[in-house]
Amino acid sequence: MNDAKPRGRPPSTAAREKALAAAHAILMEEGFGRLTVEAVAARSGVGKATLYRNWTNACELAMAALIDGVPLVQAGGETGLKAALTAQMQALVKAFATTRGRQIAMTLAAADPESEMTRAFRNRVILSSREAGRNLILEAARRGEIPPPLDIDTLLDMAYGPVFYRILAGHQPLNAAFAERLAENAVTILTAPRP
Amino acid sequence: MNDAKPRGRPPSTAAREKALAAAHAILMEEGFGRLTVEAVAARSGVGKATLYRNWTNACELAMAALIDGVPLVQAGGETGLKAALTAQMQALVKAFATTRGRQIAMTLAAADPESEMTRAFRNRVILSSREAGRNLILEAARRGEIPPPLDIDTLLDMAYGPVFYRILAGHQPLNAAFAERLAENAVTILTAPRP
DNA sequence: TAATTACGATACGTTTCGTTTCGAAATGAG
DNA sequence: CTCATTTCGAAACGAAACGTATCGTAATTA
Repeated sequence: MNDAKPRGRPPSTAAREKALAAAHAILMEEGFGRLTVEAVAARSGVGKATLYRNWTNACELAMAALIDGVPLVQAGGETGLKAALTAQMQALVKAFATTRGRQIAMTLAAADPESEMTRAFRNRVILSSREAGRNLILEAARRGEIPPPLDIDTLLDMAYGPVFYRILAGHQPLNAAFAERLAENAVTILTAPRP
Repeated sequence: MNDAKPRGRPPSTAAREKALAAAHAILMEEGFGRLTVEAVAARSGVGKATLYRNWTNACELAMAALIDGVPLVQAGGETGLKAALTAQMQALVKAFATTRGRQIAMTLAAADPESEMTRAFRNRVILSSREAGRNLILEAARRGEIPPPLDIDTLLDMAYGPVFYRILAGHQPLNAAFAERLAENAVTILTAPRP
């Protein structure tokens, strides 16, 4: 084990938090294009050197800020698959219908696909929101409300993917009615008799 | 009318074509992140001033370079909704499971939503491919194969959205099995009895 | 108290941006 | 043909952001 106490001044969590808060604010107020390391330094009062000590570039700083700032979409307490899934989709749409969804898409597009931070970002923003939906479905199957689902991943893609698709393409609005339709159709797939 | 002949040296279509070809090559070889105006100028031999005369920034240059190569997904000749829709989804996945497809998605994510070029790009990439799917569904309904669909837009989102979602999020592969599942589930929604 | 480590501030050279300037090339008008 | 006009490619420019390095200071352990 390496449990020797470090010797000098400890790294400042306060500095990191100030930096992430400033980065998130810049993302929401001015957008990804304006998120520069220098802007975060100026707004947060944290030195550039410290920023580069903690993150390799502005894009990773953006991902770190979004990881903290993205609400964990987790609706609970509903009874029945359809109600639970509808609540889940409502929460997802509400969380991403703002500028946040667009900034997440831009950040993902700009991120280095190989980067470790990108993997963490995907896990947090994409995969973890899927888990809530996956659990709703598995619980409904355990209750016998639906037959055992065949391909949950594709089903989750069909529920979550359209939200990002509308963010990306902008051909239709993201609203509560849309969320409800997605949940309805997902339930239709899950309850349909299989050949 | 304003059909007076222009007086000086005519704008060079050759320069534009060289620039677009260079931009396209850079996109395919190095990705959207490396597409800078200076890189296009260096590779094409076209002056930066000429590039800025024709496009406002690197992103619009990327859209212009990609828009001509966007695959028009249009599968035809199949009989029955399920076969036709499966062929359509196979074609879509095949077209976008390429380097070009990924760059198209990245460019869409990075584009300024207000820009005129972005509108044209979206029309080409998003709307035109949706029309093929929409027609398949409407024809099936006309044949009486399915009841009149309620909300084709959301259904198309659930078929097409997951493809772009997987490109952007990269959590699962784009392959033929995925395309088939999307088509199957879409047909399930379309044929399900309604309350 | 001394050694160590991170901090904020600041300066630096580099890169990319988008603009501007320049002489050469290409066209229509006279 | 000659001139005016317009675009061309090349190059230089200032501004902005990059990523690095240096500095004196603050915080912590030995």
